[in-house]
Amino acid sequence: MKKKPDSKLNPLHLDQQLCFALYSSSRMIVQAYDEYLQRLNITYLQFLVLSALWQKDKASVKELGRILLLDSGTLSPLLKKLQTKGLIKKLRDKADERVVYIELTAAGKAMQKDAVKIPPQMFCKLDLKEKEVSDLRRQLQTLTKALKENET
Amino acid sequence: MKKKPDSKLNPLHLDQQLCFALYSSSRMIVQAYDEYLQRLNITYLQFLVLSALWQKDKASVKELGRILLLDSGTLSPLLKKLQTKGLIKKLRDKADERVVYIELTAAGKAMQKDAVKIPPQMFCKLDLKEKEVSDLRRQLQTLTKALKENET
DNA sequence: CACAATTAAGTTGTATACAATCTAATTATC
DNA sequence: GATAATTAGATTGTATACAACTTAATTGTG
Repeated sequence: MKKKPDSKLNPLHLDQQLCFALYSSSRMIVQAYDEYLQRLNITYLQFLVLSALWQKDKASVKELGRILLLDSGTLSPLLKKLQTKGLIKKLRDKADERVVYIELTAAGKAMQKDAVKIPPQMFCKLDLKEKEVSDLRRQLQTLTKALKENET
Repeated sequence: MKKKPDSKLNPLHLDQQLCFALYSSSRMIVQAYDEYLQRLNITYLQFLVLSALWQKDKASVKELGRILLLDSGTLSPLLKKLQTKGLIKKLRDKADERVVYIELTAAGKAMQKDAVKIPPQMFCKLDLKEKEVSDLRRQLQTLTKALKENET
């Protein structure tokens, strides 16, 4: 008798893959975010860089990379675009000419007033309790930390 | 007296954003996967398509898109690459000439033997209990479902 | 001090994502 | 049964991601 494939026991079954669940939910939630961000004419990644600057006001490209876990290959073109949009400005460090500091312009600072409304709207959309969201967030942060420290 | 900014109450603070936690952990875990997938000379997305086919054997582009939540704009170039690698083949449906079915080649089927070893290795890397992983996975699946149904 | 090693940012090349559009095939409607 | 609407897949254009490399500046070492 031929065995029926049991999805519960097949680690390759997509429903069993944590990574696929992460990958899908991440894409879906970024898509949901982007709907709200259209009004501000920025993308989710641009929103992340601005979020970092709203809480820090000034950061080098390196620091932004450490905060967002992104390298200069991703950040450099992105920052160029944010500069073109007039939301940030670049300042070279006088003490160390290799370092470029990123600062918000007035327009960049002003956008925070509209942006602050988005996370609560997203929260409503998720249809989850506050505790569920914060628990989930904490678990994901632990996961990210474990994977980051595990790097070669 | 000027108020000190309280990150716990600032919904724009990156540490408070579920979406950022999802986005980071997703990228980190895909990176971790890609290390193992290098040996098979495939990317994570290619691995996902193959996973879908290992559990279904034959699927139209549309069906793959429904399973993986991806549109033809992402899948078409990807499937072309998998075909070039000799892992899949395309068959046009005789009854409905619009439909293209994707099937595994012998090489594509053979790769499953190596691929099946990867999820358990990833599990070790995560340093989580089996129940933690399955709970997390279920929560994310619920989240994805809610966001998908919420689409405009 | 000379110079090798390191570092910060930018660039290049490849691989996604996804909206918008296009083409060809099928279905619905009158 | 002509044709309008819909559908499946491919293509185009824009925006990430990320590895590998380049350039310029700084640091470490003899």
